[in-house]
Amino acid sequence: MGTANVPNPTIRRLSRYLRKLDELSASGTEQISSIELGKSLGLTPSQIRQDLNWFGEFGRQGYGYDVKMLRENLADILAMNRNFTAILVGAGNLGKALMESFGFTDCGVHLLCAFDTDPQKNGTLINDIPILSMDCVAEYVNQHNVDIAILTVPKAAAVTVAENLEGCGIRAFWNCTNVDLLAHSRDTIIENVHFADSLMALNYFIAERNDEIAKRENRKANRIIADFRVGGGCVV
Amino acid sequence: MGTANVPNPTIRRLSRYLRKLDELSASGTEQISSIELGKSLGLTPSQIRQDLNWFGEFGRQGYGYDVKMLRENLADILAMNRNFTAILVGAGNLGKALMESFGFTDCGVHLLCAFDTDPQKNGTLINDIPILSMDCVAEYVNQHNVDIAILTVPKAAAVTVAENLEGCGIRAFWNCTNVDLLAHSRDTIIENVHFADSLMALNYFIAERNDEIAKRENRKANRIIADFRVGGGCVV
DNA sequence: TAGATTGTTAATCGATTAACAATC
DNA sequence: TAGATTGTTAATCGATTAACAATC
Repeated sequence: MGTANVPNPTIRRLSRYLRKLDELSASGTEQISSIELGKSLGLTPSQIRQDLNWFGEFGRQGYGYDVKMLRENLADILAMNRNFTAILVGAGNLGKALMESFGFTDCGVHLLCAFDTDPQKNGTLINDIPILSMDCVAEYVNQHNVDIAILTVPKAAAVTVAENLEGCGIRAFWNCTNVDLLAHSRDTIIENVHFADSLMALNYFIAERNDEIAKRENRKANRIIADFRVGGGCVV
Repeated sequence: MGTANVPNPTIRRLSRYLRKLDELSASGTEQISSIELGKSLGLTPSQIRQDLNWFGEFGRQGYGYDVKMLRENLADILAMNRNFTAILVGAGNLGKALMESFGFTDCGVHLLCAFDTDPQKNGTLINDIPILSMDCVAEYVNQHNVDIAILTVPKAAAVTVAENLEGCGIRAFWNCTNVDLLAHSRDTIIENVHFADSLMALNYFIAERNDEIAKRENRKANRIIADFRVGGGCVV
């Protein structure tokens, strides 16, 4: 179980496995083979077995995987039971949306509180989570065990806020701002949720597809014109 | 310029290049080499040149790249000037947050309107974007050219809503629900923004790092104990 | 036992890095 | 011209797929 250098793509598939297993569990399925699991996720059975093999032997020959058992193992691997704590920084629209409707608990993360510069928000609650003044963040981090800082501040503030938080000792960031952050400590981990990057990639794929379709139609039109010529039609 | 099968990782780096070039432009830099650009993004110069080479020759030997010119080329490649249109489906917390603070225009996307089942919201505006009744969505899509549907509906509704929209002719989804969607048409493109997947990956990396640190400390402690023994100390 | 499916090794495929001639 | 840096080919590295003996 040398989990030292598990490939990044593997790690990012684990939560998809978890989600699918939860679905299966909910619908009463107790067993699944890598073949079936692969089919439902658009992956090859080989890939699934390779992925799981980084962490242990969870299956049984001739049977497949026990859904509940594999689910628990994946939850362990994804550290869902370590109860990591988080603070949210920037209680604007996105921060509020996350507090109100994102399932932190389902990810095994305990959101302690949020911080915002707006004095109006200071002392209020959003979905039972207290909003504190940004001035208190250093003190708070010193006095509590905070594993993760969730960054939902405006673009312009992102770099300075992140630097300050790293200075306070925060060593993991869930970066929801559209800014590339640079860690100072080698131990610091930055995970980006780059909305804009995702939307731009979608743009690219749409343009590519549209061009492809246009090309197809063009070929069709040319074929019709060619047929017309062969048929003796005149072209202006 | 056979852009047919540009590697996915390349496509996902393009928006990072664009962002960095905008920064450089803003700070008055007119020229940059692949060496410098790579340094500032944590990539090798080779990779940058390889990425760009999929799309054309944008540089000049002995000089590097003209910042503004490369920026424009990337914007073109990322279809920023095609003015794709979008509707947002599900004006809940996340949908509202996107409407209020996400820079659609900066991504070259024109958000036309939003749809929600809540009759209270029907007819209201969020950041000048009208919220219409979910009942009208089919008719709306029929009468307007809609390139993208942005999905911000609750988990439970995601699959049916997506199916209905695809039935209406939508062929591109920006999926912000934490649900794996399956396209029916081969032309349909689904781009996922999976918050939960990202947070769980972060969880994994934190756990890995913490274990690594614990191991280090352990080795240190053992070394101290060993020294103590060598020094003649007694161990209980 | 026979059938199924695993864990794992080997083969293939794809992406990244290195190297270098071309040239601004 | 000399120095720098590109575009591009070749070498390396890593991830995915295929194959199969082990075994439930």
